[in-house]
Order: sequence, then structure tokens, then C-alpha cells
Amino acid sequence: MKIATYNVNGVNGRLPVLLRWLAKSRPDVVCLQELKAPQDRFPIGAINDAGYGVIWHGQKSWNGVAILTKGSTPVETNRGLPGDPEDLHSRYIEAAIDGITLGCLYLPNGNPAPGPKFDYKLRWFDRLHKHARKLMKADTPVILAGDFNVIPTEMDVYKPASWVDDALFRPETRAAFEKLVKQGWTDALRTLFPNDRIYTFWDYFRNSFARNAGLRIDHFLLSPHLVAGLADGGVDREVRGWERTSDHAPIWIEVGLPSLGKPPKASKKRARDLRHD
DNA sequence: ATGCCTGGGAATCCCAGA
Repeated sequence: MKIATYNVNGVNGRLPVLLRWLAKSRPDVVCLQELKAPQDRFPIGAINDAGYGVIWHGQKSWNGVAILTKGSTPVETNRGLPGDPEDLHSRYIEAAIDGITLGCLYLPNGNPAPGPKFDYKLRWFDRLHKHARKLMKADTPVILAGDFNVIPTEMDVYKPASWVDDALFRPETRAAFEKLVKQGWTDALRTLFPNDRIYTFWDYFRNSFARNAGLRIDHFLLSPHLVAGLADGGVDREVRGWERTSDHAPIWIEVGLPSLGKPPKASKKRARDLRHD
């Protein structure tokens, strides 16, 4: 099963890019973030026409998350991250898909830090810790996928020194991510490619993509059930070079379902997708 | 220290993103 996650940065504004990528990549499951569309302005017709069922949680102007499944409709298990009824941001949606629980998340950016937005980010992280632990304890395979707005290590940023005070890279943020991972999650792309530079986001400013001045902030976290079946993964970098594109690139993994026996064989595509020169 | 760019929404500028 091929699972992708993509911060689309406006699902209506980027619809041509999204459809072009879906047609080319044909993932079985897709998590989207930053829909930037109210609930009633999600382009459900175009998504259905592309062959996908979908659940989504919209919001006027900002945020918004969706889960797409090819040839079926996801069974929703959560809408909104549990733990704070006052939090109205659309940043989490969860579904049961082929015996897997899939959480699609858009973690708050948190800038400027310190400040109230950074406090919100850390509080959101606390709630994610609690919910993730609960999911981990259930005996169901789990994938947490999305835009975490976390640069996990110095290896995940083109120039660490310029990001030390940023909410994506501050010690509190990295510690919160590490604390989450230590519950037993596997950072799928880093595990597949322990020594590679992997970036998933390039700023619109400063010609960042051409300079490969990127960040790795989109992630897949796998529960232990799924690690043995992790066969491949990559970043669809070319999408970031298209016209009127998002500042993120889609990322994907190929995982075997634990109940369906052997995972698919690793492909030779892997090295090509990650090469930067 | 700030803008560089971009989308959304309201109004032809502001907010937010990372």
C-alpha cells in the first residue's frame, strides 16, 4: 500500500497541481494539509473524479486536513485532536483504512517563538503525545502522517545556524518530537535513508528550491507493527518545481499490511527520488 | 532586524505561513 502526505497549501488554488500529481503518483491513500478552504468549498467532485473517496475537516482561510483513499471512502475515527474542546483549528483527522489507523495532522507552526503561538504549538504537542500513546496501546497498526512543522535534527535543514531560534527547530520543539518518537514510533523516511539529505519543504523566498535550501518537516511515524513491512519511500521533488505549486513536496511510503503477508519488494526508484545533485 | 513569495479574504491591504 502506497501512502502519501502532502501539504498542498490551498486545495482549490493548487487543484491542477494536486490532480496532476495524483494522476502520476497514484497513491492508495493520501493525507492533505493546509486545505485553506471552508468545509463546503472542498473540491469533492474533482477528487471523486480522480478515483478517490475523501473525508475532510475544513476551516475558513487557514488549516484544514483531508484523507483520500483510492476506490473507497475512509472510515472516520476522529475529527480534531482530542484534549481541548476550545481548540477550533482543523488540524487533525483520523481514519481506519484496511486495518490501519491513519492520523493525518497539521501541527501548528509556532512562530514567532517565544510567544502565544509557540505556547499553542507546545500545548498541541502535549495533546498529540497523549493521543499517540493511546493509539500505540491499542493493538492496531498506526501511521501518523503529515506536516509536523518540526526539523528533527541538524541533518534535516540546509543551514542549521539560521534556524536555531525558529519554532520549527528550537530545542523545545525537537525535544517534543523526540519524546513522541520515543513512545516507540519509527520515523519512516529517516529509517529508510539514514545518511541522506531529505527535504520536504523549500521556502518561496530567496530562490530556495533552486538552491536546495530545504527543510525536512513532513513525516511518517509508524507503530512497531508496520516497521517490518516498510519497503520504500521518497519525496516527489519534481512537484515542487511545477507552476503555481505548494512550498512543500509530497512524500510517500510503501508499506505491506501486516495481515496480508509479505511486503512489496523495494524499488530502484528510491535512490533517484532523493538525489539532489 | 526585515523582506524576500504566496493564498485567502476582504477590500485594493492584512494575516499567516515556515
